[in-house]
Amino acid sequence: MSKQLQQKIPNTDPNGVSVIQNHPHCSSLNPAVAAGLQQIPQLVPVSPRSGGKATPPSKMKKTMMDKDSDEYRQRRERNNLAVKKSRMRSKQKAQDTQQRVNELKEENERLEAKIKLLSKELSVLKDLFLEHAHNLADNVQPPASGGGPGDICNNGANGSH
Amino acid sequence: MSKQLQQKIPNTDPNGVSVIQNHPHCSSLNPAVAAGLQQIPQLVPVSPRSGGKATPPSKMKKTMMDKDSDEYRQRRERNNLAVKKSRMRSKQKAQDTQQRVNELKEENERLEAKIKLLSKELSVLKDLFLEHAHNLADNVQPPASGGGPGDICNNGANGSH
DNA sequence: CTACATTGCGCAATCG
DNA sequence: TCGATTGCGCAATGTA
Repeated sequence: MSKQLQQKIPNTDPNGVSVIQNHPHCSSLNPAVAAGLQQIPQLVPVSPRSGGKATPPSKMKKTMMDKDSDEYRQRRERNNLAVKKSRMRSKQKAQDTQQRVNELKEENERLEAKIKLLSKELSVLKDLFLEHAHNLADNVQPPASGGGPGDICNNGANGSH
Repeated sequence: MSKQLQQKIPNTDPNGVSVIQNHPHCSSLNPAVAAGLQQIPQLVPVSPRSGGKATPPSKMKKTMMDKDSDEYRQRRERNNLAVKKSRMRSKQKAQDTQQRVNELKEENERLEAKIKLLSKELSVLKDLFLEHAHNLADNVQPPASGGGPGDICNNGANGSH
């Protein structure tokens, strides 16, 4: 899950034994045949079309698509390309998503830290308030000189609650 | 991405025209042959092994692996299954990751909201302090006792930084 | 070496 | 008509 080194020259196989399902000469490759469902030989109606080009799927698809056709080969190649591209993008996206997760996690931690900090600050201030209130209540005459004020300023640090 | 309904009975194809590359009868399917790199016919040395089982890749792989072999077919089937499983898990994982992103995004918003709230609270308290300090200062008692306490307590103020 | 897991790739069906 | 997606099978390779 993170190793990816493979380099092949498209269309060529390292072994020579490629996966290429080209079998252009394998006349009968349809399982239907094997199943005994023979029906149509390799007769191609040329294509009832205006342009003498080549019409792959015009009416009867399920028959055979002449694999020998240049048309066919070309379309296959184009599709293979598209597939490759699509898959690359797909993987890229997955990767990006994963990274997004990491980023969000980081940011989350940062935010939580900040919250912690703010909470502490708040807590300190509140304590200060309470203390002050007590002082006022306890004696009308604050620490004229009795080193009182100092305490009040005892902010954070121990901040204990 | 979000549509996914397809049900097939494994091993069977809706069209009957399957992708199944079974061509058990396509004797020559090796591109090497087409390339003129012929070398070994379809002679299977049976397997120079003790157990008369069936040794798929024992020494000469690049030759042909008789597709007719039951061995082969069985292994293929098992692999196909494994592949399917692996891919399912892969997709599942991707989906989970995506969801994780959403969850994290939500939490992030929550945290930010909280931060905003805390900040506001802090700000209010600080203002209160300042006000109080002013009162003390403006008022009558500046001497020994008064004077500083208020200001002094004004610690970091914005604290940021 | 065997069994399963991953991965790149090509094919065909289908979608847009 | 044509590129983009998707499910599927094959074979090479990785891993246990």
